[in-house]
Amino acid sequence: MLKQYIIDVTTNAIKNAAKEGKLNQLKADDAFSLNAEIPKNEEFGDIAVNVSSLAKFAKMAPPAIAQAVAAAINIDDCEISTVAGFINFKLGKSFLNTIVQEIMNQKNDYGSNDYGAGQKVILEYVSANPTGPFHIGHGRWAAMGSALANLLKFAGYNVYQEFYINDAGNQIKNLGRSLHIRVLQELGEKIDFPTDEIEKKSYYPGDYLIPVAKEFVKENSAFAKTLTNDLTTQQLDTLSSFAKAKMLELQKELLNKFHTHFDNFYSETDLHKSGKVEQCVNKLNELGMLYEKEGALWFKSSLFGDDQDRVLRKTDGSNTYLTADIAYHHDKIKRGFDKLINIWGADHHGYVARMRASIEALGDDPNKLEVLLGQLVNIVLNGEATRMGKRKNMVTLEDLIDEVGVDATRYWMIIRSIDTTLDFDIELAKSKTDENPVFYVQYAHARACSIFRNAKTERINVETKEKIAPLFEEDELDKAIMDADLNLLWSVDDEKSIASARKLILKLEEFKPLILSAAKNRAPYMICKYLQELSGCFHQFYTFSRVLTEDKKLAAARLALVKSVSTVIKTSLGLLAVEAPERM
RNA sequence: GUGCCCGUAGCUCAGCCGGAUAGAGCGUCAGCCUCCGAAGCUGAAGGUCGGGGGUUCGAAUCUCCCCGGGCAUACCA
Repeated sequence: MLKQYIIDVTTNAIKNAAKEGKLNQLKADDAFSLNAEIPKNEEFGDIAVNVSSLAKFAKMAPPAIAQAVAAAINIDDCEISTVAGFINFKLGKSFLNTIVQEIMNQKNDYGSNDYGAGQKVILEYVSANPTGPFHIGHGRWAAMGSALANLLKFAGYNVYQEFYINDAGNQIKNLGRSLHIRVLQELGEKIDFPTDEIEKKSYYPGDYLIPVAKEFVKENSAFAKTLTNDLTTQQLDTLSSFAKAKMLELQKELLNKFHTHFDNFYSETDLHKSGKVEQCVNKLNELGMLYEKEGALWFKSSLFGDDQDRVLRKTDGSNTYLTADIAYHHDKIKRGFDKLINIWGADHHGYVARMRASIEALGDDPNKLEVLLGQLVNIVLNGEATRMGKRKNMVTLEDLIDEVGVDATRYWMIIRSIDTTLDFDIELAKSKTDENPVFYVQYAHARACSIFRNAKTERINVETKEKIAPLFEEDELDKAIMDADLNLLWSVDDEKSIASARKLILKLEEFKPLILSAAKNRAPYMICKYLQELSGCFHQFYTFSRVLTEDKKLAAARLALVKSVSTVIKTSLGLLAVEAPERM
């Protein structure tokens, strides 16, 4: 990476200058550290290193340090200047050409790195109850999670994506009871969901169970006719598992449609059946981590940083949700994963301490668990934010996708840092104009592709109406670009063209540190921001530089640059699992 | 009460491992199409970085105290 290269060059210069005694009290082995940055102001060059932090070692004023270090720097094809405590580097054309060449050679791999060093990561996200359609909040985790998975893979991690199905517990019984009512309705009975405030909470009154009931009656007509207002346990089980399977199927279909692909769906029910939950409780017990109080079984989570102990087995003998979750996470570690990354809604943040405690109590490193807490999603309609209720006024993820499209939905779900509540403006996301960043970026890609199409098709002269032969023949284009003399980019008599090309290429170089930093911070939103900047630089370059000129050599050089841009845009959008269209 | 997140331009947000004149998009205003997609570009106006103290040569950034907003604080899942 360029920044690192500049830091290395500067570090050497400092050491040499120190050995020659030009930096006063600073010694070559002093523990100084440098940072390279891209100046906001272009006057200050392409890359700047601030050496002010050396002042405390050298006991010299920053400007004097900068000058002494700059004098010792050994670098070709690069202008160096100093301003105050800064050393500014203005890169020569050989650096810029190399960047384009590198992208041309590495193609889809450009920007990838080995930061993750093959670590095995299990990334768990969405993990919704199979009791109904996804709501909009789930969409944020689905988009974020799948983009993060792609990003981490690109940064050298070995990523396994898992969806934990919360298919045990009361909510499944409630689902079965709700289907029961819908089935009776389907059979013509006059029955409705209870209106009592407390009783109401045990039902899912959404319309989505109506088609499920129709299907159920069709497939199990004999059974359905035996149903009365009172349910036997067995009947409830049958209804519950039918509804559960149906819901899961619908969820999987939608995830697929939303470009979100899991390696595994892990069922909580199976976890219980496997005996792993009991085993885990026994293990905790053997380790002396449990005690009984008031008829319940407690876990001493407060020994490991939780603010209080937690119940694992209730007085009625059943396990809490936490118990299964402890077993589940223990199982993840036993499956050999080095890192457990979970995406949870911010409303679960109280849960982090107890999960960490359980991992530590079972003798593992709690730092293996990394929980990304995501803030909630507001829907903005006509300029007004509305909170998404789970049951009332539910706007489902599917509704949203149908309304604004997969690409725009994904992009907008990823665009903000996970730490901030997301205002999803439906009108804005739908708009196909420049106010919508996803279209701005996709347009840049389509435009780049269109230049390539034009490069090899015949055009018509507007004045003479005569056909003009294609600039390049189909089979010569690739070679022409690969062999292009990139120096021609800088030999034109047009300052704006040169300046915009420089800016564009430096932005392309930024892709590498960007990926590294986005992966480190688990922050796919940084890719969106980068894409918008890159697209802006490209549109600017396009405005100032005609690519398809009659000078074929110059055209080839500019086409090489356009190719690099479309490669990086395509890679970036690919990480977000958003389409990079060739035409729009 | 306690814990976590947020408070930066009219709006939505970057920047926050301290560093040069605080950035982007939208919106507003003024311009640019006989030529590769104007779904684009150029320029202008717009800020006491919620408030106050502290650390530092230097704070939007670190720290403390306030003030606003959100989320949580279950033997629910």
